[in-house]
Parts: sequence; C-alpha cells; structure tokens
Amino acid sequence: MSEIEIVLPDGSVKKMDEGVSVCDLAKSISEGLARNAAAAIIGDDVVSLGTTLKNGDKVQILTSKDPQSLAVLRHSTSHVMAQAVQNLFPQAKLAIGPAIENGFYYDFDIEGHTLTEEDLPKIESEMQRLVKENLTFECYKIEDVDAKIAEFKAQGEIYKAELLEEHKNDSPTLYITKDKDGNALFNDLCRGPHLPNTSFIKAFKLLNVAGAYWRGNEKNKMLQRVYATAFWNKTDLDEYLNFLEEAQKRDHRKLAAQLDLFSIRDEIGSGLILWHPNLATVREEIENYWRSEHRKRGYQIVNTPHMAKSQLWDISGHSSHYRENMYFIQDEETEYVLKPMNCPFHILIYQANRYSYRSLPLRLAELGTVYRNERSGALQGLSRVKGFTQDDAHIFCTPEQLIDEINAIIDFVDYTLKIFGMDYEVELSTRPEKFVGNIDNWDKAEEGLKQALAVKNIKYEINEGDGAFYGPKIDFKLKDAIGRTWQGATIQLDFNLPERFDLKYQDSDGSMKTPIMLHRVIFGSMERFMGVLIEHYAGAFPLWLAPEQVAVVPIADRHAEYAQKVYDKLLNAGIRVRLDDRSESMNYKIREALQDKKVPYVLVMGDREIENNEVAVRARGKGPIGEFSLDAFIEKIEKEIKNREQ
RNA sequence: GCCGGUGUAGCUCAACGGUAGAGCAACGGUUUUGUAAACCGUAGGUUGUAGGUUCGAUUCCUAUCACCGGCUCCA
Repeated sequence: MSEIEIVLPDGSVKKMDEGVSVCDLAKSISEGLARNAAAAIIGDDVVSLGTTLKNGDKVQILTSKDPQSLAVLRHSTSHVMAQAVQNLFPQAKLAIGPAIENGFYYDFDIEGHTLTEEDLPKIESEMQRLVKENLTFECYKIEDVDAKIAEFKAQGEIYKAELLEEHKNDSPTLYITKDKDGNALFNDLCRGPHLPNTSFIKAFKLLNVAGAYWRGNEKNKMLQRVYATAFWNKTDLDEYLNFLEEAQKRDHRKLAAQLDLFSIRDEIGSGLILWHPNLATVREEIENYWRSEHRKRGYQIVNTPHMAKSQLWDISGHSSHYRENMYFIQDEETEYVLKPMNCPFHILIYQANRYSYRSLPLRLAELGTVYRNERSGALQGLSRVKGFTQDDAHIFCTPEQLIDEINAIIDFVDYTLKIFGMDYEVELSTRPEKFVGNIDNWDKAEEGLKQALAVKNIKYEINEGDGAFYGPKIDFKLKDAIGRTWQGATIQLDFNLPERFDLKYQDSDGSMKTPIMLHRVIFGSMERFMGVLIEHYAGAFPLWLAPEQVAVVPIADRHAEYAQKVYDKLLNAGIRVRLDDRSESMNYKIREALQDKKVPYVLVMGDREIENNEVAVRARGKGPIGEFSLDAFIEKIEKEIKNREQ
C-alpha cells in the first residue's frame, strides 16, 4: 500500500495510507476532532467526511464552529425533512432541497394532499423521531446511471429522474440514510456534502409552506415548498426566530397604519399609493435633499409629461419589449401610453440641442412618476406598486467620460446611503442571452463598469447574464438596520436608445458620434425607498425626517398659555411641532407621543418651567435629558436637523 | 399570472348554522395631573362583494375582488 501526503491548514504535511477518507484523517489528528467533524474542505470544495483523500489534497476539517459547515447541516436537515414527508405522505415525490441563505427548503409534489401550516408540527415531530434514531448519511457513486433513472421512474420519482438524466456525466452520487443496524431507510439523489449522521441536528424549525414552480419555470408544474431553518444549537435558532419576529414588527405595512403613513384603497386600485401627510413630509425632506444634492453634482432638473403617444414607445422599443407592462389610453384618434419610464422624454430633451464633446456630459434628472402594469401577485406594500416615482437621471456622455461619470454616481450613492446609516452590497450584471447591440460594445461596457468599481476599490459580485437587454448594470443592495438587503440604486449602461433615437454629438475631430447613455437612480423609487426607510428605522425616523419633530405637553390646563407660546416659537423656527393641550394626563400624552407616534422630542412644562422660563426635554429612546431654555433647545435641534443626525 | 392562506367596528381580535362582542381609538362628562395608559358613560358593523344551499348564513358552497406567504417578474 502506498502513502499519500495531505496538507493541513497550518501548512504541515501528514502522511496517510492511500484510500483513506477525511474521517480517517480526523481520527488520526484527534479523537475530539473526529467526534466534532461535520464536513471538510478539500481545495475549494466543501465535502463529506466519507470522501476519499488524494495525494496532495489540502484539507481543512470543519466543525460547527466553521461558518461553511452551516450549509451542510441545513442540507442534511433538508434530507431528514424529505424523509419525514415521505414517511407521512408515501406518495410524495421529491424535487430539490437545497440550503439557502437563512435555512433550507424542499420541494415536493404530493398527489391528493396540500400541505398547510397544520402539517408542519407533524413533519417536525417525525423529523425529531428520525434524528433520535441517529441515522447515518452514506454517499454512493451511481455506477449504472440508466438503470437508476429507470428505477426512479418506476418509483414515480420523475423529478429525480430528470435531474439524474441531466447530470449523468457528472459522476452523480446517491446519499443513503441508514439506521444503526445498517438498514437503508431513505435515499436521495444528491451531490452532497452531508453530515456523517443526524446527531448534529439539534435545532431546526419549519417555517412556512409555499408554491414554487419546478425549476423556477412558470410553465412547469407548481410544487409544494416547505421553508425551514436549522442551526447548530437552540440559542442560535432562537436568535434567528427573534430576528424574524423583529422583522415582522418593522413591516412597513403594519407601521403605516400605526403611524398614519400611507394607504391603498380598493376604490383607487391595487398598487396605487395614497401618501398621508406624515409620509409626505418624510418624502418632502428627502426630495429637498435630492434636489440640492443634484444641483451640487452638476445635474439639471427637468419635468416631463405623464403620457406620450404610442409612436414614441415604438421608437424606443418599449412597445415591443415592454408592452405587457404598459397602460394604454385611447383618445378619439390617437393612442397614448402612460409612461412606464422616463428615458425617452429625457432623450427628446437632449435632441432639442446640439452638443459637442466639450458640452457633454449632459445630466438630466427628474422625480418622474411612472406607471407599470404589474402581475397582480407581485404587488407588495410600498415595495412593489403600479404607480411610482423614480428619482431618475440620464447622463449622456462620450466614451472617454464614461468611467468618471460612473465613479461620480457611485460616490453619490455612497454619500447618500451613509446619511441614512445604511450599508450596501454591489452586484454587477452582465450580458443576458437576449440582448441588443454588438458584443464588442458590451465587452467594453462591462470592462468599464469593472474598472470603475476597481478604481473605487469596491467589492462586488457578478450576476452573469442578469443585465438589461440594452446594457450591463451595477446594482446596489441596501442593508437595513437588521441586516436585510433591498434593491436600491442602479446604474445601467445603454447603447441601444442613443442609436434608436439617432443621438449625436460632435467630437474633437469634427465627426458626429453617438453618445453613451447612463440610466441611474439613487433611491430607486420614492415608494420603495420609503418602505425600506420605514423598516430600517422601525418607524422611528431621525429628527430631520420625523413627520412630527416635537410634541409640546403642558401638565395642567393652567400651563396651556405658556405651552402655546412655546409652540408658536417652535413653529416660527420652522420646527414640525404639535401642541397637545387635551385634558389627558401628562403620562398618557408622553406615552402616546413616544410609543405610538415615535416623536423624537417631547417638551413637558408645568409651574417650575414657567417660573424658570424653561422646557423639560424628553428624548425618544433616552428618557428625560434635562431642562433647557427654549432658545437653547431650538439651537440644539436645529443643529441636529442640519447635520441630519441619526 | 400561478400555488396556498386570510378578509368581522378606524385599529387589534372574539363568536363559527339560531341572527355579532371585547380592548384601544372616537365622542360626552368627571378629573388638572411632574415624566411611558385617570375614571364613568355614549355611539359605532346589510361580518370584502355577488350569487347559492337552508326555516334561518358571519359561520356551509360557488364566483369575484383585495390582502398575506411564496414562485415568476422587478424600481
């Protein structure tokens, strides 16, 4: 028997007999490691412990302490769930069951039974039973693929048969779940990796059931998906479940009712937002920021109509590419389209003048309200609506100016998100299968975006084939206060529209050339961004955005006159203030202002304050912060507002 | 659009074949309060909408609309 050399993470080399597995390696290192080993990494791949080692393999053994092992735990738990479901519903056909970001799911096709929330506890207890059996997961290479496909088909496992057919040349493997006597109880076509056995599975929770198309294609059958999660221990699981609860409390649709922010009415239609005064105030502040910041950064602000003749959309190509999302309005002779995008209008503004390379870039910005006919099931609160206002801008520039322009936008986005205390992740989406323009331009554009990101030293992920049909794009995923991500700003390159509209500028050599066009939004849409902000702040907007900044609370009726003076002075200083002179108890008024309305400052005043010509200040989340003269208080909050303090 | 769930007072929920009830909010009164809910009372609903079954429907059935969890799509 010959020896092989294994490289351990510390760089040391260990000699092992040929044919040994990762598990043997773990045992040879220490008993404790062997007991705690969940999986391993060989090279770049996470593998099961049963994997046979090869000479020169770089091996890292994973325990529950290594972040990479969590996906293995979840994947194995998903197999246990599939096994439990098949035990309870023998007719259930298995589709796929991967680990996902915060847990895992498994898709089933169960004839004659529709899973509901009530089934989840039953499945969970069956899983508990299986886990207690201390089952092992063993990996087998499928030698005779065709025979196995036939077997799957005979069992009715049509989805597994389809998957195996597809992966027949990838040396497919089968994971068999066995009890302690070695009896095979369950098997699943699976690439792995898996835990050695179920003893690691200690904390899991089934979350919800949902429909999902087989392979994500809406032409395929709809399967039943069970979402679940698993962690190494109950503490982590509970923490995650608390997080879900916290997220639910922050739901902008719930907070909308409590804080009187917006509503959607049947009489108007779904996906159309009524902005109540409170949210309109937040929007006004944000629009003010948006306008002044655009001026500073060399943008010109424009306004364009809400509809245009069909002809315009024929030229832009939207009539063919975007038709199902457009609303048409028929006048006696002419057909109009409610604008789903602002770009064609900005292009026509470009066309109104002649440009040279010296007068570019031209940056046109608009808070442009667009209407898109969304599929009914897609609508959601403020996040997905039919009518919304994009903080849209289009930049027309020369190829030489492109990278600087992209960098400037990245700066703008970065600067803006910092104001809201939001972090972000960046994704670059490249050429899709269906695209317009020539590949050469596409390659250049993708390279340009990459360069711009490199100059800024920004880390990003690449979404192959996820670009728009007219150009590649950079997306910014906002991370809110509790770590959830939201689609926010995007920068899209466009070679298509400038050509369709035959846009020109005169270059330094006198020749006429076609400019490059950039589409970009910073917030995305006012609606979606407000939704994100509400959840980010859990409804407790910072002072500069708060619909009501200060509540004035006189303790008894005899203090009303003084309170009125305080109120008038604050109002005069441009503060959004409310005088609460109802004959309710002071405690009631404080509680309502802070808890229900989330007002940042409550000013309480009684005999003492009148005597000293002061106000007693209570800050949201901080409690009483002392007595201030009114001027000192105004000065303090004016500074906070100006600095947009969080 | 698709799969599943849910629609009861302004809000949160109860009743589930016998004709709808509570808390908060609102309104009226009492209380005049010292840092997160004073007390008493009044009013408020063709139970999402339209059909059907039934002596009788909020409850059962059908259709439809909206919302929720997802899939797909997307700012």
